[in-house]
Amino acid sequence: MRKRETIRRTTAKEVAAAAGLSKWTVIRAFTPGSSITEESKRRVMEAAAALNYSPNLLARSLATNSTRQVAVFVDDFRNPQKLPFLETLTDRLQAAGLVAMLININNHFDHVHALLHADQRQVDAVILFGTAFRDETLTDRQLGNGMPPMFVLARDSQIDGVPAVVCDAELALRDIVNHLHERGYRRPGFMSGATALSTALRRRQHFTDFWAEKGVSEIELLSAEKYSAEAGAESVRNYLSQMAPADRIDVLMCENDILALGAIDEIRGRHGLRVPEDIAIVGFDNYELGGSSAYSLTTYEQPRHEMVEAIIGMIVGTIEAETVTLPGKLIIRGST
Amino acid sequence: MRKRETIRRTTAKEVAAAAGLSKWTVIRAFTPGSSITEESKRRVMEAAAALNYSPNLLARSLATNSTRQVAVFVDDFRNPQKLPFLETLTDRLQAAGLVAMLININNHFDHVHALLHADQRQVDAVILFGTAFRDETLTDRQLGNGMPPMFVLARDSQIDGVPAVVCDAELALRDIVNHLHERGYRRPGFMSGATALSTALRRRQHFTDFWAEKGVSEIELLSAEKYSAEAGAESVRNYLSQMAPADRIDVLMCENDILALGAIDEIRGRHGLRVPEDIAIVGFDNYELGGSSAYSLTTYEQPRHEMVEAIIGMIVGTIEAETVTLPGKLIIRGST
DNA sequence: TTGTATGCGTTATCAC
DNA sequence: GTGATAACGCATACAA
Repeated sequence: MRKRETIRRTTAKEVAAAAGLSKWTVIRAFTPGSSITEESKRRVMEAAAALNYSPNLLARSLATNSTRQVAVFVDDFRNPQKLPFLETLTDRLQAAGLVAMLININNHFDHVHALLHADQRQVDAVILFGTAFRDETLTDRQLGNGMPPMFVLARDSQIDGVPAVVCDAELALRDIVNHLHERGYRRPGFMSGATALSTALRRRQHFTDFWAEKGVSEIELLSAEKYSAEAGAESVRNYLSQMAPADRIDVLMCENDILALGAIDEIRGRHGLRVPEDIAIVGFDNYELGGSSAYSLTTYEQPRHEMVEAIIGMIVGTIEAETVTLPGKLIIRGST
Repeated sequence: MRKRETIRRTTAKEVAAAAGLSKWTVIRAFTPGSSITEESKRRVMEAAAALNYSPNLLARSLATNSTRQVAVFVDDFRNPQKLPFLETLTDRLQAAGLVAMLININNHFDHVHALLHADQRQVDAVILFGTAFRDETLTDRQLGNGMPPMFVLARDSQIDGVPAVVCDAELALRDIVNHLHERGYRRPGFMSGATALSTALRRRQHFTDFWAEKGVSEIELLSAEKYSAEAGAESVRNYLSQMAPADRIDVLMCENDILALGAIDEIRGRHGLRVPEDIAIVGFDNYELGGSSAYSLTTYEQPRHEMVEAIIGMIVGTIEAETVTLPGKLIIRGST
């Protein structure tokens, strides 16, 4: 690793010497709201500009005990939804004077490892983005003793005392089921991707419950092996091949848009059926491609900006750090 | 911002006191390869474990003048290709003991701002991922004086002395054109998304050149307003509406897969034409959905892992920091 | 308003 | 092998 010593930055001390003042006066010039003469400040800024000086944030962090860095844990880069979320998240963090450390949680680098590392780096907070610890992985000791405050984004928190920001799944599924019921669908199916996830289970449960309220107690359950278009297509293929046309579902809700797109392709392509006339499709997440005229996928959009603002509010302390549930938006298009 | 002083970490000094040794001995216990007795090390580690101690990387960075942090600049979160790249990049950085600071370059936070900020944070390097400065934005002064070393990933470098890692566009387009020519296509078109980008211009130029070598000098040029499926569809729609069937192109190369997917939908859906029989389609980037049976898009895959390894090699100094051009892979599917 | 001393937690260097 | 001194660059508290 090429060290930076070869290209030393100028320090406050050097600026002070150039300006004929003490280094503390230089510090003051760069500290908003501190008491300093206009004249001194001008002289400092002049010398600073000449020497190309700017404060060393590393040293500042060490002295203030605050790095203004936030670790963001991500463990599923397959979900395209991560990208717009990362865009919003980094943008709002930056607006708040914070910066994101992107941590990839995978086989080489697990949650505990990452948390310990983030702690060593003195981050001000950790965002578990779509990720959660299993309860067992962390001892109370590790959680209690000096770990940075943690927040869960877009996923239920599994740990007591760790707040989360989530999209209101109950409201979402209620809106969806109401919409489908109004359109006259009565034989619903639900395709899940990875049933181990609590968010996934929850969506399915709400879907089932609200249909039950409508008097529909039988929900066809499909499952895809993973969250990919191919897996969604395969799941539908299996289902259609073993089901007589008369007994088929008339609407399929997929756990996310990727599965839904795969399902639509399969239904139209290989089976020559129509969407929504033969089978209607609903997705989740409002992934961009679903909005194109070819798919026109009815879906549900998570309130990305509000979720991000909420979690940042928690981090900077303007919002009480308790779990926040925010309403999203049903987006009705041609697939239903 | 909640400071961390409330939850103070234990320091080497405290461990030293508990172990009855000096703090320097504690440091040695945590420094691989330093000379220390087995006995001392054992005592230190015992005390450290009891007090839950781990070294403060912030202080270490200040002392060693190396943060082992790398700033990654991203300015286009619309391109889904960013996500798998980010996955690979973070994974390999972490494997090298580095960590990524994800910086969102946008209207609120431009390149210069970001570079100055990264410099203040003392990052060991800056990766311009798919991004480039315009030549004018940086003065020689800013570039020369103590800025962290910069590297461009997946884009041509615009600045002298800033190395880049790119996919070999010449090879890619040669392979593509050869393939299309072999298949018998003779009336090629090229759809570009944002012609301002140098990478984009380059692809188009190579496409034109290689067709010229085959004796085909006329290339139909379509342009989409942005890199979205909708824009790709619209571009094709305009083209088809103003072109007599007999004069149509027989193959369309799109600058990336998103445009290509939109084009396919439009060609099949609204115009009832077949792919590849009426018009063949080629994309670029091997975006996941293109591989699904519905699209079966012929495309070109950038050598993601090799590119990432190369740029990390440059950063840690195992590879000479000169621009590296790596060969990708043509992926032939049903759309041609 | 300005200058001084001290601390943040580590590493590098030298003496023992 | 171990302890001590200095240094990294800035912030805080206090004195002038």
